[in-house]
Amino acid sequence: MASERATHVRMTSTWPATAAEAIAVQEKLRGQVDPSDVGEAPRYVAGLDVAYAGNWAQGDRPAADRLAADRLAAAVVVLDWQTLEEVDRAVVLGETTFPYVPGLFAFREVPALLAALEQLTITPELLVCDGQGLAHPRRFGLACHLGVLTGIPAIGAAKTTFVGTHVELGRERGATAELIDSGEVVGAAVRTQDGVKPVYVSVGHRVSLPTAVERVLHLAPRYRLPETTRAADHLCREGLRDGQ
DNA sequence: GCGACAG
DNA sequence: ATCTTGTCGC
Repeated sequence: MASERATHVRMTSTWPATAAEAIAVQEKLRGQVDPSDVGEAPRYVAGLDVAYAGNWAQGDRPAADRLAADRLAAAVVVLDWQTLEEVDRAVVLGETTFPYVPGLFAFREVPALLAALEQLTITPELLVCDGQGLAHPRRFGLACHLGVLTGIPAIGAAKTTFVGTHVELGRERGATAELIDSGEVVGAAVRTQDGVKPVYVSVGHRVSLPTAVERVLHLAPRYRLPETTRAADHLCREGLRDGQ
């Protein structure tokens, strides 16, 4: 019970309160990102996602320096890399402590996701995040943030792009195209199923881009999104629905 | 200056 | 992210 309380205390004391402070945190931590492969193929892979109770359309929040207080449910689901069967799960209910600001998205979800990760019995060797990694204005998206803070290899698998453009890619599963921003390769557009819209993959921490793409394709054998993402999405919505 | 803008 | 019905396709 001590651990559950501790996470809530930490997210209110050490967390940035303004956009300027948050950007400073990103600038400070970005140098810690390791974009190379560390370790072998994972045995356990985690999918992470957050669901919100509020209804804040983009633009509804004028200032970044104002606290939002949406109810949320953060979920982490651990799957066996080989069978894609679930081996562990955790859900944490709470409130956001930061408004949604493009580029500062991680500050909305990281505290709750870290709390959920602490509830796990099995430690995952790869975090598949619902958002960008290096494909970010300051090269420090959610996947980089979670990777650096936990030390666990992480990748970003987003449904849409944030920064960067790419040429058209083949229509078949497995087709890819470099995501380029300001002349830099920041990620890849990946077709995970024939004819579906691509998934945007980028490095989070301790995993190279080619490996990140391989991981996503392995985790998405049947649907557009990785099974990890799908499982976490289902779990956080369920947690929000019948949570306290 | 004017839009665009992960979830 | 969230609000939302039926509907086309495998």
